[in-house]
Amino acid sequence: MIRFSKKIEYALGTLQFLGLHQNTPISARELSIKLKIPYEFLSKTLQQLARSGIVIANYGIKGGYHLAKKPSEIHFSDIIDALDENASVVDCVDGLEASCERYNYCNIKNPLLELQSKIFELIRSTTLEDLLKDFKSTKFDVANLDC
Amino acid sequence: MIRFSKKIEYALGTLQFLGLHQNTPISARELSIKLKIPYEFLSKTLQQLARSGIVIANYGIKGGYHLAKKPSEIHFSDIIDALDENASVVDCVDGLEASCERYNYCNIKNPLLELQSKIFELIRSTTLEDLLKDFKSTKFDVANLDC
DNA sequence: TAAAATACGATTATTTTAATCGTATATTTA
DNA sequence: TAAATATACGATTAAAATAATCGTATTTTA
Repeated sequence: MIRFSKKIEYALGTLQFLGLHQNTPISARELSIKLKIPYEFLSKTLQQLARSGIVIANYGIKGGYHLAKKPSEIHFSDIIDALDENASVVDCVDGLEASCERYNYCNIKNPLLELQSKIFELIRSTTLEDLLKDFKSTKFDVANLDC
Repeated sequence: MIRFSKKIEYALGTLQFLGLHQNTPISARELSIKLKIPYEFLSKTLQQLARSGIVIANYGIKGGYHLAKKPSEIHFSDIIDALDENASVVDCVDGLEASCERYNYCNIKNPLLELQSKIFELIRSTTLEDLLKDFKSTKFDVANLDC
């Protein structure tokens, strides 16, 4: 299995939403309701994104989160890093023997490293802008997303 | 997180080994010892590969497994399919509403589908040959792999 | 015909991921 | 300036996915 976690999925949907409302901060509570994401979980995810400078947190009664950068400057790889998610296809590709007890009996490292580099490049070159640009072409529940 | 499961990792190492010994069938037992992979687990994995026509099983006292095709004809995507592993970056990309309760509130499907297609293409275009061709350049425990 | 192999359903263990809980802290605005 | 509304975050629990194991049946060949 090779897939994005729910956390990444939530982050992408949330950042897309923030990208559609770049002027006003939106609270974690509102985001969790609009996007049907468990509040506590989303809240933590937003904190991680804030720590990494992807979004900015505004405290207070009219607070919330807004994007810290232009969508074109937010790479998927940044998001994955911010969430402490590992994107390596297998553990041993980092060259650390400790990563796998079979390290000395297994020889798929180098070829897989090549494949991984290509996947990384794809992930790096995809940005939040890609989640926004052809937005209108998607099936979209306008009422729920309030735009 | 976006990574290959242990099962895929085991399958790749095993197929690489079989690719280095294409003339003689090698038993699941021997493979499990040489590659330090739990026997029962590997055994099942090999059965799946056999059902999908990637390897051929030979019963009997001098039986074992050998590749059913040339390494260049064994695509990583075939292997992933054979092992019933899902390679979609998120569930909803298949267009099935049932795949996610948030289906109607979330609009990351189409853009992610694009990214996924590119990842699929990478996985499809990588073959067992890629695990074999620059084999000698890898750090390789010759004694253990008996070649 | 016995040894050595594959076949496979079922179960258990482990790990990872996801969700929740509780409490503390910061900011704004009425 | 105090109350309301936010964020911050460690700790715990729940759920799901992955990995490993067990037991038994079947097939082939030396």
